[in-house]
Amino acid sequence: MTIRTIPNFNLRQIAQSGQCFRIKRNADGSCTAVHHSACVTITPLPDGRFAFDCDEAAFDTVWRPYFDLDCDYAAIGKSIKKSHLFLREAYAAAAGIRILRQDPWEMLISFIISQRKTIPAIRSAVEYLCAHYGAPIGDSGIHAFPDAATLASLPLDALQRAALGYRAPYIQKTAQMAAAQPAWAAALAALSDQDLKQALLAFPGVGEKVANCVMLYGFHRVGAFPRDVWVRRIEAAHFRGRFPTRTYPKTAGIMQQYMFYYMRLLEKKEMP
DNA sequence: AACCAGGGGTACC
DNA sequence: GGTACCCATGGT
Repeated sequence: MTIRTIPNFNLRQIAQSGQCFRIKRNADGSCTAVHHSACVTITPLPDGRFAFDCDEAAFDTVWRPYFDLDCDYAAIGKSIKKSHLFLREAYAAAAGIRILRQDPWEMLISFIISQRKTIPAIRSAVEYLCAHYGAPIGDSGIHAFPDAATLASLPLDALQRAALGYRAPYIQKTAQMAAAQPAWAAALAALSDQDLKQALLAFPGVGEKVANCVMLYGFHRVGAFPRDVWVRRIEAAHFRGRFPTRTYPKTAGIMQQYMFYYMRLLEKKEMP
């Protein structure tokens, strides 16, 4: 057990922020997260601290980086311009969100799946793939995200059972490309933002929006600004059609996350 | 039950 | 470089 005081950390907000499709909320108020072949259950304590059911070594090597706990998100909140009223409101409602450092491969597949799907539908598709093709993690009943070689070996009709629809060929081809270059993620991590985006666009099923999501959530390029239907709505209603990403060159993606969560909260798009 | 979903590929212009 | 149109299927 590892217990910590963590500012700007709200698991319910993170679980509902749409950046991660596998955090589960448990009946006792705790949440369970998965990363690679590890999982952890985090319980908010009455005194405001958080209890991680892992030892100090796992906390330091896996979960502290995964939850981006060394980043000062309060400073990011303070950097918001006073004139950006909607963003200020969003931060006030979403200050517990952090940008998780998730696995690039998992993000690539998850966000190819995400196109023209609701978040609950994305969750169930991702969970199907994990439950059927991911390695079990101890006796937790939880499975890791399936690796590229595994997905690459699946026939299309097996993928279709995950309700991938017309995306199944995208997933299959992308998995075959990734499996053919096992070090692709490490190679892409060394690229500039611009070159990284071009490299991601080479995968079938990856366009501008998905590339930005993989950059932001899988490669922690927090300047990347994914523009989806919700963000476009926000821009139309509150930013004269376009959010000034140039004002936040290093944190636009984090601002996007605050506003995405807040807009969906306003529209009562809560999810379990 | 009709509607729309954290879009992308393609065919045009 | 921009725009219409199609794509399967789940959740509400």
